[in-house]
Amino acid sequence: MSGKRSLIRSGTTVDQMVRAIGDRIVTGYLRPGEKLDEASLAARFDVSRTPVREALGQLSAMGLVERRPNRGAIVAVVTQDHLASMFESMAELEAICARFSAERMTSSERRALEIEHQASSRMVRLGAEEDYEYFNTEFHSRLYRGAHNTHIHDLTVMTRSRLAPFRRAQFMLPGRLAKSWQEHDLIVTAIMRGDSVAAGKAARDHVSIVSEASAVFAADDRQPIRRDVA
Amino acid sequence: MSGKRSLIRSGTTVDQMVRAIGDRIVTGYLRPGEKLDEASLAARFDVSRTPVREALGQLSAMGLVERRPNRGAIVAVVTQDHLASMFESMAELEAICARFSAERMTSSERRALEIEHQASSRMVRLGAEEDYEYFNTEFHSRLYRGAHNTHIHDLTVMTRSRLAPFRRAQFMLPGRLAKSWQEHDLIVTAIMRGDSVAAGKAARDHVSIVSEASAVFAADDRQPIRRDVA
DNA sequence: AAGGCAAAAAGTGCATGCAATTGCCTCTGG
DNA sequence: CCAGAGGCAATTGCATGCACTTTTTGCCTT
Repeated sequence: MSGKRSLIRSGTTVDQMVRAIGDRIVTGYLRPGEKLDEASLAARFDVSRTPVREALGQLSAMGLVERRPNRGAIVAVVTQDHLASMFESMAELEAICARFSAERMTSSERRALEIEHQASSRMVRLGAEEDYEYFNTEFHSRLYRGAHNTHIHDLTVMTRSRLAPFRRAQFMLPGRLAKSWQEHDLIVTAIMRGDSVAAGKAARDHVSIVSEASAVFAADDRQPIRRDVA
Repeated sequence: MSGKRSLIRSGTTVDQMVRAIGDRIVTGYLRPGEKLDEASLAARFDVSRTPVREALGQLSAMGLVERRPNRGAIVAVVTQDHLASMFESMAELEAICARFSAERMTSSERRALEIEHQASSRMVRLGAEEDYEYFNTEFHSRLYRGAHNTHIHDLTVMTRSRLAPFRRAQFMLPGRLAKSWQEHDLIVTAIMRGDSVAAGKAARDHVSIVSEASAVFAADDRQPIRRDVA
């Protein structure tokens, strides 16, 4: 979880499988409820079933996959209730990160946050959604790191990745880009002032709004899944 | 495998191994840094290495075990920094749970919380540390469940179990029992009033105090480990 | 006596094989 | 035509085996 090999390409086959399968889940390529057949996955990635099984076990420990004994694994199905609880948690976690960031960010962290944030305004003007998404991710990462608390960082990143499939469509709402930027701006301003209460509130509100935007799309994802594994 | 698994119920061999090894880590029987040899564990539990490997992988995904590629697994070593960050996170998580509990607990949940809490005062008078610990665990569980948010519940339980090895000694401090009860009392009172702000603050303070008490003991655990696997 | 190197030992990583379980399909009796 | 039993194919769970990596040991050199 707080593994250091985040960017490094992993050594073992199992790690690669965890990332490969995990990515496909997080990016929505594999949809909730979809069956994860050991043999097919093994064939697809040209390894034996053993590393696939280990990977599925780890993904199950992370909550991305559900395993029914003797009945195979499926991409974790997220109920509306659970989804709501994750979004609510996310709001609280981000609030904590923002609050701590307001109190603890070093001056260079603050500077970097502000600069990146200002840079992202260009993407808003251009309506460059892909590019804005990059800045957006970076922005939130800076908040998590700025909290100077590795455990909160890990919990937040984990929760965020679990929500990723449900957040992807959010920027398709018209005007969402500009609104997101303004919300970020509130957070940045509060952090620069060292106003931890305001920063926390702004961050919580930001996520809450995203959550409402996403709920709409989550509702679509109801149809059963039938798709090639890779 | 020769013998049927009859002693422990539930699930596959891997699940049993995860619980068996996880318990030994969480209860402090296996100490941080201790080497987890696949063959020894397999022999100890009379299974092959395969389920042991899977279990170690899952425990590693949970953060209880550290795995170095080709170099074996050890019980996760927790630095002072990381420990502090976990305690701080725990305080925030409990605060959230208490806050939500104050807002959302049903009346029967509130009643049960109050009754159990009052019952535990008996243990304090008797100085029954073991029994109080049971009530204490139950008390916190009620808080987590009372938040009516499964994800926060999961995060909190997970964090709590990771902190378990470092919390065990806390009640050995003289007068800690009575103090703990009074802190619980503040939380309960606030929840009964529906005062979410006060409940959150009381819960945060409660954990903070435990954290300080535990830090003392954590410092002892420095010596390198040499102990039989089971 | 200390250091370095090579071979052996130990231990991990993955593939394969087989037993056990599940799910499906068919067949039969009502 | 339907319900249930029985059997078969597909799939999972675990054990075992082998290749590869790391660690240790013991010998040789300086």
